[in-house]
Amino acid sequence: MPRKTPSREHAETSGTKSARTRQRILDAAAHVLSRKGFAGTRLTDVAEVAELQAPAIYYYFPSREDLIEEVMWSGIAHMIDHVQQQLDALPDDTPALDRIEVAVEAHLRYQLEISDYTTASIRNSGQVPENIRARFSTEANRYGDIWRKLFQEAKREGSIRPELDLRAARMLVLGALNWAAEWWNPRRGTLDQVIRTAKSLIRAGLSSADEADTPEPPTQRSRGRAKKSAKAAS
Amino acid sequence: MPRKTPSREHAETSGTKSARTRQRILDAAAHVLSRKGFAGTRLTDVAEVAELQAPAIYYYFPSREDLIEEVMWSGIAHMIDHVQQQLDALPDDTPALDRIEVAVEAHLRYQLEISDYTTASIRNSGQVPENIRARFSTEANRYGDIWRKLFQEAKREGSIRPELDLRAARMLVLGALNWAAEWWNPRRGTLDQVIRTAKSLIRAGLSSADEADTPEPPTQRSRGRAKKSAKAAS
DNA sequence: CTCGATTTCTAATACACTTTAATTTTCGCC
DNA sequence: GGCGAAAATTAAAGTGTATTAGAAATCGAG
Repeated sequence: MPRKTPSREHAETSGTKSARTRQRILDAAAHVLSRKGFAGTRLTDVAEVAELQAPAIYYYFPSREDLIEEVMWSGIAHMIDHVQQQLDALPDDTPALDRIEVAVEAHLRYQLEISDYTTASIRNSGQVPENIRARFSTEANRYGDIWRKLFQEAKREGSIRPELDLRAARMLVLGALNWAAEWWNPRRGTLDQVIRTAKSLIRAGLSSADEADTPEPPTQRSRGRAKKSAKAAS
Repeated sequence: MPRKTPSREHAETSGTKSARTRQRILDAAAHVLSRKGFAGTRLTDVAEVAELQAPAIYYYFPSREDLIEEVMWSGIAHMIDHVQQQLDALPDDTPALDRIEVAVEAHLRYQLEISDYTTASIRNSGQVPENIRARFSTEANRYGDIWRKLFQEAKREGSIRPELDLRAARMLVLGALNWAAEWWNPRRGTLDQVIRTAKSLIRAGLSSADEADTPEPPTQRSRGRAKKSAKAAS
């Protein structure tokens, strides 16, 4: 686990100074929340990371819970945007398993490379109290729908082995991805390596065809189909 | 997620009354810790679940942190016992992929069916402060070793596709398992169904052979090998 | 350079939670 | 059936943290 990198995230870049400070606070909150959990997220710590005094936070957010609520929400919301964008860039006739691979890559990249927010959302989805959940749950369900649809299509196409329980398989796959933030460390292997392994593992795990090895490489940046739009999302 | 089931766990059964109360407190702590996170685990809540007053906890544990430390530690320690026991019951010539399937089943069963402790450990491994980590980390590494060895053997046997990064594959698999506690709900599908899907998904995902479907069923409680000793671990 | 709004800070309040102290209850045993 | 240790309770201390109040600093525009 990468330590002590107060995450530049995307703050410091655009908008008025006020907007940038607000963003700095959000980034700091995402950073702390992802590491300390809901109850462990103290405004003093957030303030320290954001380089200001705790009460200043109240100029931008009505309460600690509102701040956290916004982090939780945007964690998934941005993930959805990112993944959906990658999927939309695919040709309509893209096979379902290829789509799933694209979603796998998009999910891992966003979670590991880009966002403390998503890690914060994922790790705390079970810990935040009811009153924070509302907006977050809505988005979480939307994200679930994306994956549900991907798997259903694959099933309909006959690309998924029939003995697999579709819901269980989907959740196991998502679990493998979500958990990656707990162990991935850039110093112990490149992100690309992880992505390649995940795609291969998942495709082979789901696939009914006997194409386990080198299937016709949608494994990586195959026939230039999506991929180009990847940078647009950051 | 199963709500409001203060977990009978194994308390109330054996030993002196004092030992049973101590166990009740531990069980309660595991329950709260798994749901509220390290910082969110208040002694008042633990006490409520254990049906006594908060200060009574100090008769059995020197401090809140000591209590939590013990929960964290035993979460993995018991998991190790359970999984190792299942593996030891296998004949020496059991193929590596079959061993992995047994470990998958043991892990899922223990985590989902038996223990709040393991869920507590898993969910909080990144949240507890340094001073609690020591004993816990040692066990966590031991558990990692078990899986590392399983995967290495499979690799040596040539049962795992060579293009898979071994560490990444192992962690992705463990992630899929660990995450199961976040979504599995007995009312939305049986545990057996989840286990069957996980085994199938993982075997097909890793395997270099083209035996994806019905391999020769180590899929379930095949040749009556382990299984009987399952209850002994609790 | 100065005025007024915006932004941030310091000081103080209020409350929740761990932990200690002192007291009471429980319960096996003579 | 009442004595003494064990177990649990109530009351109180002390600390940390969200939040509020009020004052200072910053900063853009005239």
